[in-house]
Amino acid sequence: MAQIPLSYYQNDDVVFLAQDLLGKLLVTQIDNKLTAGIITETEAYRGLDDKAAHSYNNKRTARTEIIYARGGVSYVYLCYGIHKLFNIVIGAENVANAILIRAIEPIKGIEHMLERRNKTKLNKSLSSGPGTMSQALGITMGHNAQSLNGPNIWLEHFKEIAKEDVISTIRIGVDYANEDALLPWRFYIKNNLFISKK
DNA sequence: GAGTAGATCGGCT
DNA sequence: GCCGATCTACTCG
Repeated sequence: MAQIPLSYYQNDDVVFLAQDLLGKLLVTQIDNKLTAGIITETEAYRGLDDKAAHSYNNKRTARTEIIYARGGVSYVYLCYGIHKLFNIVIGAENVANAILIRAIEPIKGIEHMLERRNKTKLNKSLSSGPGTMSQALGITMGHNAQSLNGPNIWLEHFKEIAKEDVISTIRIGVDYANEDALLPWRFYIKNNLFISKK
């Protein structure tokens, strides 16, 4: 299966892309272990005018600088000192948009994911949630600012999700963003088991 | 099953 | 020095 080209990520419509990413395969090859899962849940963040985004109001710091890169690289950051949250940088250069990948449905290398998560059985808790998903795929802070044309992380086409099977709701954990906390920029696949929260 | 405290550290003020 | 785009374990019922 072919990698999705970097040009795909350079679309400035981050809200559209967040929906379009559903059903795509997120693949990592880390520590010589190939793991992959279908993207089942995403959230869009728009730097220009979205108070929930780290790059809100085009704020630039050492951390957020990577979000201004041309689309098609990773943005990984540490949350609560424990969790590595994986984002995809979107848009043209100097456009500070990103998409948080919140959950995947495991497809390949499930035994590696179970081992990384210290589990024995495949169930919802393996990879439905931004922190656990990164752990299952082996993503760490060292995978920040990596190109999504490999060799460690890339996306592939897998299946199309019908429009009526895409649910959009408000994002999670962004109450601090005032009115922007109400934007319906979280998307997930209807009736999929691997969703962080209903 | 629901509710909550504790973990743990880089980035910002 | 404070706090977060979270997860888990533990309590209480």
